[in-house]
Amino acid sequence: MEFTPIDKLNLDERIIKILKKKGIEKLNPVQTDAVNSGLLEGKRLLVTSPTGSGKTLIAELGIISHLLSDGGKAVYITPLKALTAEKYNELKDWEELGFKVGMTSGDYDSDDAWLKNYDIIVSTYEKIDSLWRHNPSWLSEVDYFVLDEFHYLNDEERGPVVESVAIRAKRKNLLALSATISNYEKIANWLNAIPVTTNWRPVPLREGVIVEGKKSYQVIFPNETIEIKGNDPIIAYTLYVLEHGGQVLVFRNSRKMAESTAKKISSSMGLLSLPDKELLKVGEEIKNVEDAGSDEKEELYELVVRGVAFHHAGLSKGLREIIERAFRERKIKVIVATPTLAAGVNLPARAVIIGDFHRYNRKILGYQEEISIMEYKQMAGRAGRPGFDKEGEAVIVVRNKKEAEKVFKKYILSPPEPIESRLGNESAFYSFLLGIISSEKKISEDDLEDYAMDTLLDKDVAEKYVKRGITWLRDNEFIAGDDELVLTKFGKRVADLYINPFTAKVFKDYLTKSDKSCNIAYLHLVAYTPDGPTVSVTRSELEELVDEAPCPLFIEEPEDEDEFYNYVSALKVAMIINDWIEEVDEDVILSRYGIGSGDLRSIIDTMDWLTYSGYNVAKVLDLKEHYDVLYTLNLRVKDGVKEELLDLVKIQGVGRKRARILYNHGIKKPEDVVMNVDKVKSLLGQKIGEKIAKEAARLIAGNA
DNA sequence: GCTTGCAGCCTCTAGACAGCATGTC
DNA sequence: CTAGAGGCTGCAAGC
Repeated sequence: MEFTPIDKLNLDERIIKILKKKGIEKLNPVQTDAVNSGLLEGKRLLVTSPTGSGKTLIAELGIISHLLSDGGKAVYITPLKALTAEKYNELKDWEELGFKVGMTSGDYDSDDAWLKNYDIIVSTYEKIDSLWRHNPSWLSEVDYFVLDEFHYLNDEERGPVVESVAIRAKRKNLLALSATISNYEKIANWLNAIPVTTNWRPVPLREGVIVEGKKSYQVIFPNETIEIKGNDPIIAYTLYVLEHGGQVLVFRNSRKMAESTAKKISSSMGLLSLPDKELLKVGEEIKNVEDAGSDEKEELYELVVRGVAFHHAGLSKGLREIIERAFRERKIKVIVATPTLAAGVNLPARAVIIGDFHRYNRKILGYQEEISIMEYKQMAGRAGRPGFDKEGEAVIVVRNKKEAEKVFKKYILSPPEPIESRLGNESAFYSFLLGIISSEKKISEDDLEDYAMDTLLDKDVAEKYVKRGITWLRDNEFIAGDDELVLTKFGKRVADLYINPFTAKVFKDYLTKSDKSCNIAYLHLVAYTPDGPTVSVTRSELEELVDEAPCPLFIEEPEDEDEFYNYVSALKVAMIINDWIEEVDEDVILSRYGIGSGDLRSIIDTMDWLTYSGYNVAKVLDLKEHYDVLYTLNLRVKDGVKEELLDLVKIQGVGRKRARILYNHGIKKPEDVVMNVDKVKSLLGQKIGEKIAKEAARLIAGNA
């Protein structure tokens, strides 16, 4: 455990200058280890260490010393868009050396985004995987890959993409960063990298359990037991930490419980929760957020002015950001969250309370599984704010002494489980093959098999999947050719759209054999694909929904119970989106379907992408009868409008609400806006009216 | 006859990635 | 296959 002053390292002067500017005088033990293992000489490393141990700086040093000595380009890959933005901002500091930093992810591209102009590009795994399929020329200039949060390899859904990207990065140079994993030697070996592993944390972490004792609760740490009074372990411990001046992050396993725990805490806080000026300001911000539903704003407001908040993916992005910032600024004292906050941007607290170590598993009815050690470590790792807390505390709530012992042994004393390949299923593996063929343009079966042998799968499993995959892709007309495999036009389109081949097959099979139908039928088909959004359907909705389908659907009602549920869930998505494009008020949609604004947003985004994809698949298959419907549908889904507003929403700054106002007052096209600027101003306000008139003029000029 | 209390049954359950077009010597 | 909270119903005791 040693710290190394940066002057003692063999660092380029320019690097030292910037480090000092960032306020970094010495490297911490993890960073020192990485440097001693050859980081600056371009050695391939797999660094595994706890969250918050300063891995980002390792990546920065790796990238910069690589660019300084070898030129070329570097890519920094993260699993989350939020992390991509965060790393982008940190890497910006290095632009002083003359390197340009850009970023690209699904919803954001660097403003003057032509990526070939950048030296360092920050992105997500999926986006890089997708880019590889298009194979832009600049991508071949990239010879240094940082694979951040590499333990996502173990994630059932996202893992296959991480692995695909790693397989290609392996053929160049890479630096992989991961949370602590137990089989790091095996993974390092696979990556052909040197393992660097430590448990060092900037703020020490104390892990324990909370058990109900005779008259009070006991918080048991390895060498100390604290007695606290109260009726509820979470509330009691939260109050205890608050009284000692710390902030608390509580994790619950459902949104409902996150909300009710937040309420209970706030009503037990007494004098600890007097609203102050700062909190009232945060409250005002919440009231004024534009992207949220009114119910969720109201509920959150009541809590936030008392210094408490709940946080989950049902909340709008704007709302979540306000809460996170206010917590970081130490205004909000307690956040009760679902696992959203376990990964993602750094949001530490003095104490973390893990309220549940079980989680409902939707695949197996009535079965509640224990969360993985890795997940526990991610949550516990949020404890301890550098600079504020001497020590972080993480406690798990258990019911009795027997459970306490078990939990202590499993979560606190054991290393996280090993990570392993998630490519071992048809859907993931066939996508992987499709992606490789797409970027290679043409490839022999032997070479394709070489790629498969590069996966983390056992050789015989990989071999089985290549053989089956090639046959399947050929049978379904994604690929053609004998000596050299190439993508068909259909296959290439599917690869570029980045949809799952099974999604494409659903489009192809049903659209080919069916006649035109109504919007709901198309939306249902789109939602029913494996890439479609999933929503939960309550029992009462289930009966209603089936009767409600207004026209013949493309998919017949499945016999199988699970499939039937998917069928109904897709129908619910279709109804939601149908309301959206019929301009039903957002608050009405939210309460009608029991979803949050964050849910609605993500359903819309996914359906936008998939209606676009459906249109393109229909187009490439020349299914004339269907593609015009899907085309219009996609435009309407994007903005949530009826067809008559499509001209207006093309104007930058005009969404479904403004477009409707304008239209109802006789302004129906961009030209009308330009001709009636005064009227537009009186309808939408001076400032906005003016801006929109300008945009409308620009739009017309652009079209001409 | 109406209210209140409570046992027991029923219902429900986390998160978040991807297309496109974009600019210009 | 290893759950638990909250809502709802219906029955019985209490007034």
